[in-house]
Amino acid sequence: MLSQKTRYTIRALQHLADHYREGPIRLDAIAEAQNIPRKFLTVILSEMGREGLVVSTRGRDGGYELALPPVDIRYGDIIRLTRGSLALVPCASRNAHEHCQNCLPEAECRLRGLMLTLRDEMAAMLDRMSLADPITLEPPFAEG
Amino acid sequence: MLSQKTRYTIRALQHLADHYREGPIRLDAIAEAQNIPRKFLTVILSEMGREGLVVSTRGRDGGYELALPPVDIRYGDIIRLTRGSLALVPCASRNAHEHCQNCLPEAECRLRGLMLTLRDEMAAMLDRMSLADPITLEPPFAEG
DNA sequence: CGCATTGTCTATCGAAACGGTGGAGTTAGC
DNA sequence: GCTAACTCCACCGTTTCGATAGACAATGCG
Repeated sequence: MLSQKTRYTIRALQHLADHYREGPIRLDAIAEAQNIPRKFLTVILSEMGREGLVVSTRGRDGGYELALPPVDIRYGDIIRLTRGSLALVPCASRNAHEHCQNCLPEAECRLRGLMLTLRDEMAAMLDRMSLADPITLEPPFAEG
Repeated sequence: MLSQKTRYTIRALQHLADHYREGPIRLDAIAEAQNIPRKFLTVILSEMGREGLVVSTRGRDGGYELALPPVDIRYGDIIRLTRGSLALVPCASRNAHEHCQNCLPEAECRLRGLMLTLRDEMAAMLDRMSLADPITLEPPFAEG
């Protein structure tokens, strides 16, 4: 599962992408439009500021805006930033590899092999999509 | 992330698949071979028993074995059982749908749209692979 | 029978993560 | 210098997680 924080982060960034080049967007505006607890959102946006995804302006008429064009912010990046990794197990991360506790040697762990393959597939999709892309709200579901 | 419990579950079932039709495998044998805390494994295997994936034999020479041929146990099934859902957000689950807290109306939530698509892609892979399939331990990584 | 072996069940526990908030401080415009 | 904004750090209550304890039940063997 994505943590609530990661979900808020993505929605907040989507909101900023929607208003790219409209000047600073106030925190309250984002919080209200996206239904995110105001105070929690300050934490999130500060963090995104530190990570270089958003820039903020203080004082009257201040707010937040994307530091990059939406097309340059890919969903994969956002998730890696907030969550550390795309992988579903620590040992299957390409960028933030960590050994699992109580596991087999990695070279012979089939769970890891499977999760590496899955990670790569997820990454292919998430790194293809950026904040500029339109999103299918209800993808067709073929029962399988 | 998959919980430690889900990971133990998958490795335990893989172990049973490896010894399919060899008679009951003792809990201790699984725990030792797979490096899983013995006591915790009892909880896991009992649960898998209740779910119908394994059958157990008590008493001397007892143990556990798969209730189905390995080919009929798909990774997607296991994850759905232990974790409730394949999706990365509750509202993007096909089988255990739940509304998210503090979200937008689902019909207009782009995060949900994206996560539905991702879920379907993950499901396609995880429901294709079963405990009988060989697994690539080190899939090649094409940096993207 | 009676003992050893092995699985079953329920309750519980400590630690960590999670979601969220308080409050003092800083910057900028008017 | 007042007010509207963002910044930062510390904290806090809950829930989840990983794991264990301990009493109980079934099976096989001699």
